[in-house]
Amino acid sequence: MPAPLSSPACARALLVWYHRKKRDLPWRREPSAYHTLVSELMLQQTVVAAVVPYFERFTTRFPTLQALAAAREEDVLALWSGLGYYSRARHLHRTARLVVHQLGGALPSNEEDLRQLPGVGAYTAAALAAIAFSRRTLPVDGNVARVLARILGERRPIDRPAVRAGLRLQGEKLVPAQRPGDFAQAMMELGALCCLPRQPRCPQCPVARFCRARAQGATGSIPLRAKRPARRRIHLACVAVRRRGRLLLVRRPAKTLLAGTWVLPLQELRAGEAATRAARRALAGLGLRVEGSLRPVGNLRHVFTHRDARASVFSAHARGRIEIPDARWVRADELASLPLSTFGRKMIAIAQRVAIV
DNA sequence: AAACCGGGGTC
DNA sequence: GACCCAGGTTT
Repeated sequence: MPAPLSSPACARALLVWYHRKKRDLPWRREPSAYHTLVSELMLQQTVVAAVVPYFERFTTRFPTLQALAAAREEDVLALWSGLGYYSRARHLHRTARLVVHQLGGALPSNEEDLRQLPGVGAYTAAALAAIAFSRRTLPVDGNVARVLARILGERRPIDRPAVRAGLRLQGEKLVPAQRPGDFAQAMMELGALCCLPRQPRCPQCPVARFCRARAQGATGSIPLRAKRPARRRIHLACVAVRRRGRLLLVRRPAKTLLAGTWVLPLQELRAGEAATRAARRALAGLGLRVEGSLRPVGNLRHVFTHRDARASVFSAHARGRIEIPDARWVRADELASLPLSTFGRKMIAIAQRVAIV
């Protein structure tokens, strides 16, 4: 039988381990509420290693909430280029403006008010309340859910909302009155360094003696996750059009894939449609007429969480005036300051290989 | 409850 | 290639 969880010994053992083993992360150096906010938004569904360089660049460019509020959205998105889930950047920017212009410049300090901010859901509100404002609450992310499921011996799928809620309810009982923020980070750190998804390192775990999954020899089957649907395959055609050394780019509309980022003009192939025809539609939608033939210049594949995208890239000459505002002719040296996705970069890289005619 | 929204680390 | 990650919003 595992040791009883009700004793404060579990939290104490975890905190001792945390202070000895915690990683030196940039947002732990000057743990202001602003730095916590930026890091939490960046870390949503994103591994720590991927976030570190983005956090450094972002907070250097926007050192304060006020500086961020004063920035253009385009510049905020540009610093997010390649990190993914671009709505997070817009939400962070909107939150900064809302706090500076309507809340007097200070973030709310309680969970309920934090929850009202754009991009701040149940997890992030709890994380900010605990870490930045020392509130006794427990943010339950993927790591913490796994740790709790194992400690508590939860055998139902942890990605179900009702199960997640139960884990949180039980988990909050473990939070000590002192240093709830360290406890939250310690739970996450345990999940990241010790209570690993596939091969947990139980011999070095500070709370192994409290763990039901460990006692039952079930760390391999806990946690359980519901099956996720297969990703759908989509075929796209995109076109590189140049004028006077500039490349034509369009901005993805709001509420679509890669919203707000710049890509080559593109269209999804309809059932049975040839790629060249879809490519012509992409330009016709901008008010351009293709002159001569489309030249195939490459193919690329890009896998998203829910889409497996394959794209054919063409080059073409086109006449006519652009009819929509979210399109522009871009010089090569302007690319660095534009919000681009990794997918967009791949297409542009292929387009750049084509000789300028 | 389920779908949508990126990208990459890691085994 | 599969799995997972300091999730939120919309439907």
